[in-house]
Amino acid sequence: MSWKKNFEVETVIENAMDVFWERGFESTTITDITEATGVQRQSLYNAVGDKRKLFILSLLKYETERRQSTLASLEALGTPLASIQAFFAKAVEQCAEGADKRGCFLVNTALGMPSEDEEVHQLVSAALESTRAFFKRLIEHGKILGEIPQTVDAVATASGLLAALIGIRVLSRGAGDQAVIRQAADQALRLLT
Amino acid sequence: MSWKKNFEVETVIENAMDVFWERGFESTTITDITEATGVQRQSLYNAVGDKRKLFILSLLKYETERRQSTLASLEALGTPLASIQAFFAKAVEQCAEGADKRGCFLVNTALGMPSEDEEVHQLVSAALESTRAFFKRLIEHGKILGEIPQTVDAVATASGLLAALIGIRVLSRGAGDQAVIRQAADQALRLLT
DNA sequence: GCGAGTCTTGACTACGCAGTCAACAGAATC
DNA sequence: GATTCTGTTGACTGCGTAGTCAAGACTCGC
Repeated sequence: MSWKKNFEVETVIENAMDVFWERGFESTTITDITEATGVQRQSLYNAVGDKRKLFILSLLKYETERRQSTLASLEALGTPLASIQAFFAKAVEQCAEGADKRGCFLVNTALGMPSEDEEVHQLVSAALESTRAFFKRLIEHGKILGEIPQTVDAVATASGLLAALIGIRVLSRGAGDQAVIRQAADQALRLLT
Repeated sequence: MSWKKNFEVETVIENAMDVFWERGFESTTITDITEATGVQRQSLYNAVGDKRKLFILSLLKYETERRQSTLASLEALGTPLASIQAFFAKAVEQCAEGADKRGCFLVNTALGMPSEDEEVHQLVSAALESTRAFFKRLIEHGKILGEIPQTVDAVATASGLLAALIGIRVLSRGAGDQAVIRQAADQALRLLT
């Protein structure tokens, strides 16, 4: 037969994700990715496919292994209110001094992709919608537990939290200082009182 | 001497702004701009300069003629609270059925530009900071007039409004449906109660 | 050890892009 | 009308890019 690949496809996608996340689709070249992964061009094309396919796989990997798993672990951690608080605390923390300043891959993509690409658009929209549903579910649960007031409208407040979160993610990409971001997170949580 | 240009530089920048706003810096080609403006390549280079310069001029034009003038006219329109409400109403309205879906040029740029460009970065940061200061000023004024409760922290709430606004702008770029955006705006205004 | 099949390597192709050049056109001054 | 200066025009250049090709390297079954 043949010999085996000397790289793991999952690792390649992981590394490609870092590059796309940092620089966006347009500004990333295949050469950037071969350098980041140590995998040759042709091997990349053989094993994965073209640039757009690699991008979509990166996006999917982020969606399932970062966003979904983060949400799940936060939800398992404590009460609904505590989960939401921890979620925003984490977002704030990620733009701390010396941190990545990468923001959120999905939010970056929401603005950075040409709107013609329907598949990417659907993927991003679905992820945002899922985050909104996450907020809604936790708020409803928190109301049942009595830690969130009955006067809070779960649906509307979930939308408010989503917008605030996206704003924080944009600001943490380098456009806002940390104090502003922390304040924005605090204010978002005020919606739950 | 010579003959005169058969186009206005300001008009060219206005048209270029539309293209950059819609497609971002990277995805816009000089040819896109010559087609949008009807001005030949060399005339463009003679009259304005290279692509980056044209982009910065577009950004400045947006900043002064759209953002600043919108803020000023809203502020002059009514009471502080009404101005803020009108501001968010306008943001919601801009993503109505059949509308542009362009979002905000500055917010788009905050995510779309490679972070290396210090001049663009400064420009965007300053504009966002100025919007935050606008909110802060109006909140303080509203508190003096008694239409905003004394319990509202002007500085922190201004940051909250800014993040919410940015989130709304991102969502209106096509990633969120209109109901979500309206709810997000309503929730942002709840911070003023 | 040999053949068959797969992965690797680096050169190659085609294309689109930003920016330039040089010839040309037209108006103002004399 | 000649000169001069400035805007216009379309072809051109050089470069970086995505994606391909074909020859070589290596492993495994026989």
